[in-house]
Amino acid sequence: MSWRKDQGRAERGYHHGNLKEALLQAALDLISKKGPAGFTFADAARMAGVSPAAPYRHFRDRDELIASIAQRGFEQFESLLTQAWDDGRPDTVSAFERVGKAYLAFAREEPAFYSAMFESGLPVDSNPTLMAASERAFAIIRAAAERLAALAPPGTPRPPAMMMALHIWSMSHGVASLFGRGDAARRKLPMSPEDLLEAEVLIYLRGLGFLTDRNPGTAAADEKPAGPWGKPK
Amino acid sequence: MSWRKDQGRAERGYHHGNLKEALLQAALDLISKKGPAGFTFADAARMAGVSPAAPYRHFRDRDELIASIAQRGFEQFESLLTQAWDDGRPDTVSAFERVGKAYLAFAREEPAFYSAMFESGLPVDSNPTLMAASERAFAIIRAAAERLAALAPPGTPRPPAMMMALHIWSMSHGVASLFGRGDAARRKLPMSPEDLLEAEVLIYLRGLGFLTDRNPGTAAADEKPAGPWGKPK
DNA sequence: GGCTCATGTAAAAGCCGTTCACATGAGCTG
DNA sequence: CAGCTCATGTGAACGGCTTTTACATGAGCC
Repeated sequence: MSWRKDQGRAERGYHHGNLKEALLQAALDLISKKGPAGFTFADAARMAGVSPAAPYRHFRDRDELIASIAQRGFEQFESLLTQAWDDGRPDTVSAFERVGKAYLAFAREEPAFYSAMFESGLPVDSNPTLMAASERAFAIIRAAAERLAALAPPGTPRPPAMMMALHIWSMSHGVASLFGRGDAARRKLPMSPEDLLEAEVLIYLRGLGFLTDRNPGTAAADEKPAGPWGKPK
Repeated sequence: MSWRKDQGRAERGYHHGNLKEALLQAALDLISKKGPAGFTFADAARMAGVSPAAPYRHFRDRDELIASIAQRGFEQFESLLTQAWDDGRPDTVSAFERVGKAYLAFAREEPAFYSAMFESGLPVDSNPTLMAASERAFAIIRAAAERLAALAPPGTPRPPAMMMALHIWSMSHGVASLFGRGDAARRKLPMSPEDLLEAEVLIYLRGLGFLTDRNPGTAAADEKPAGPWGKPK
């Protein structure tokens, strides 16, 4: 266990010693509990055991704290996507799907980061650092799409990788936003968000002419192709 | 022009006469300008020319006002989608695409409604009326999907309409959320959100085995099918 | 040991949401 | 038209939040 300077709790001198980190941590807790709107600067200060003015030594204002969190979120997001993509191993298509699942997993398991990144109403493009982090995360999807595009069946026009990447991103984001977080306020589904997204991506890839059936022995668009949404009995 | 009780501006007696409506209107203005988080109850009251306590005669609290706006938003949304769908005229596929475009148009032209409906962090399922309005809007997409599913090419398994509807919804919502509003903070695109979504939907429909080429004379998945994202030169 | 500057505090101003007792006057009742 | 009533608006007040300012503390360096 960590020992000293635990959570701002225990006896500490005039100086906190690690306030910036403690504030970020507290903010994450609060945002995941009450959403980015419900989070207050004062609460975070209280949780860290300092006065309401102390945070201003580390963040220009409340928005900058949220931006910092979004920043870290994009970094973790990038790392998660990179790991999921795993440079296309063992095969491009299944790695591609893993990326979609990772997107959903991130939205579900890190709702505070996800909120800060996508739902906080921050002007993303006004903050170059933040923008860059977001671009780096998207670049993973972009790279994956590039590799996939290169596999386009011969004889068919090669789809633009950028467009594919944007499509995949919007699907993942749409599913995550609408149905992603179990706890919060959403809608009942006949299937899990993961399955929903997987079917969506598979149908989309098939629309591009990729072989997406589980058993890659068969050609696409032949006699009675099985639907990617599950076999009929 | 309207004449009396104009905008809360002019001389009015002790009673406003139409405060509820004026508040909703003011809130719409404010939300579209500063986002649902930036909107304040007091500001709306000021804009309507009444004291900060007056709104409480019409709304239990700030959240109820936002919920009212979301409610109206869903109603307008439903009506817009209904109109776009036009009962599947002149043909199912093109009507289906019109629905997608209508989704984007709504997000762009009514950002305040859109924010209140999808980005305000309201617990949608805690408000039965709101939930019902949202269901009615989704029902349009659902009905369109149903009609489309019935057109599935013979010999192929018929896709579940509910799943199709959820897919289309998530695509539309994803594109709208990520790239939808021109003014606000988003990302640069190599194509318009409308074109992006149209291509996405067409590829998806093709993946389901529908004939989506512009010229419906040709069968799908034949020699050198043209990509739905635009012809190569 | 003493200086300096980053870091934290206290106090205050201004805003917001919300409540409560009270004021007003629109519309009904007779 | 007189009078009553109740929906609707007001003013003042409370507590909380954000942010600023002047001041306090003490960690790190000479």
